[in-house]
Amino acid sequence: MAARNPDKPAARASKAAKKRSAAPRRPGRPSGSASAIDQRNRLIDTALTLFAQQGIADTTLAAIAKAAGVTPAMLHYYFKTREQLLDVLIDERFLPVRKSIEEVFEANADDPAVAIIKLVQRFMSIAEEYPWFASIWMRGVLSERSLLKDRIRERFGDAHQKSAFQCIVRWQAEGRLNADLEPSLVFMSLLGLTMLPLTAVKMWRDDPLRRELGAKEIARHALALLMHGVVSPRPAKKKLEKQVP
Amino acid sequence: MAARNPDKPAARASKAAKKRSAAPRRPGRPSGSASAIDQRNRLIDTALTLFAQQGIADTTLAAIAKAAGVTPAMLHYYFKTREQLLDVLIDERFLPVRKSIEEVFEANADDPAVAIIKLVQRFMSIAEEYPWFASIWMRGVLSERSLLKDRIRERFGDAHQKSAFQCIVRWQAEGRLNADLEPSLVFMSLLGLTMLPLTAVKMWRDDPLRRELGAKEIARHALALLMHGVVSPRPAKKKLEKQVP
DNA sequence: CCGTATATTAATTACCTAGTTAATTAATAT
DNA sequence: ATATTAATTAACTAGGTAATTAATATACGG
Repeated sequence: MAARNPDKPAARASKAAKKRSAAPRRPGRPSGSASAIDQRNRLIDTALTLFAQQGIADTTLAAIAKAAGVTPAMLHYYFKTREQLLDVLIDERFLPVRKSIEEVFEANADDPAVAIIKLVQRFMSIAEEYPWFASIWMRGVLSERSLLKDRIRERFGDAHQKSAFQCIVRWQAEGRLNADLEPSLVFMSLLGLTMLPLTAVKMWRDDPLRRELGAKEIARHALALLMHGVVSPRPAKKKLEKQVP
Repeated sequence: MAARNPDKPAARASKAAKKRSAAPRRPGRPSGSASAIDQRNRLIDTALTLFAQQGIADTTLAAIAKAAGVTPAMLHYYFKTREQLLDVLIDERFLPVRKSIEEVFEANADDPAVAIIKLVQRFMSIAEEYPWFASIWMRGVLSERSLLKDRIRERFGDAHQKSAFQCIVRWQAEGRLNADLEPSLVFMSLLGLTMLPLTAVKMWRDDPLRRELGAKEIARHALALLMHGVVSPRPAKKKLEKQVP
């Protein structure tokens, strides 16, 4: 995508402009300054932030470099290629979080209600700690030859998915879970009620109706829906519409 | 995104290779053949298909041309610029569908259950008739400065959204809708339970567990969840786990 | 205090991408 | 028949992108 990207905002790193930004920083190793490992992590964080905001395909190496206040050559220095940057992102940042989700499910395999509640809560705490996670994951769900999906499958197979699936089937057989649900869609539904709105609200910064929505409200809404459905839990006294005028 | 796109599959149009594809088609107006309006529509359809598969940003004009079996100059001939192609897509294809969704909601403003059931069904029939719709919309939801969102807001404001919001609030006040739901998230939840899985299953073509999932199963699942929540509608007789061995 | 390893930029390369134009052929109206 | 209009490709331009290299400046161990 060239020729139509005149000026991304690209939240400039504070550390970038040291003194007078007029003198444009000659080459050479900087004096003192942060260690290389910090710089590397800073680049990873910057990349994750931009990927979450604009999507992976839309984010050029130059944009990441600019947002981090360095030249594109730095990315080559630390990650060699764009592909390898993605590998690093996935291995070092994405997979650990993803794994912690699976654990919640497996740790509560004896009670559907608790498992679901805990899962929703975990989603929320992840969203708070890693603001890039929900967006990047949701984008991955919608991408066919996702940069993520193949690698994730590659790196921890679908054993977790299968066990979760069987767990759901068992719950249904025991009458503890709504038997009309499709087992293979339960997890996707949880995503749709948590990660999806979490991502969406970040894109709504200028919408007056839904300005004050945060993780708390989303969790409350999702749990209310998951536990009781859309209709009122109270048995809905029917002919109450026409009250005294 | 350049330099890493060696060979997209790009389902070649059947009409493209007329006889021996060895002779590479000289310039000039083709004999007989489809009318210009058909050609234009064919290009629009091709673009929508690719946008749905790979996302808008990932799809170059050259890719669209190749998939349609023409040269990139054809796109310039019919649409002048990429931006205008997007405008055409939105105005001629996207907005009418989008509008038909709003209508369903407003036509059933007197009964929440019916409104929601009809809405889910409408989503499913849209997915069947316009396979590109769900994917493109969901991608739009996740994009900050979405190419779509601004234009859509621009073209039919948020009057519909506001009236839907107030409708939900009213239902809650009347005790006919779960009062713990967040009004501004109800529509997003419907998306998350319908459009999201509809899009996702298309990306799962090689997943054995969820191969046979279609619109029918997704609708059934979504309605089951919306009407009763995850727990079993039957009051769940508790101590039935240890039956006779 | 000196050589080597490390961190950084400027400059360059090969390749995409959007958009434009001129040439070419068929259809259509006169 | 002939001129005009429509539809199409090849060839080109200007600018972006990922990746690489050479130069440069600091850190650090002996």
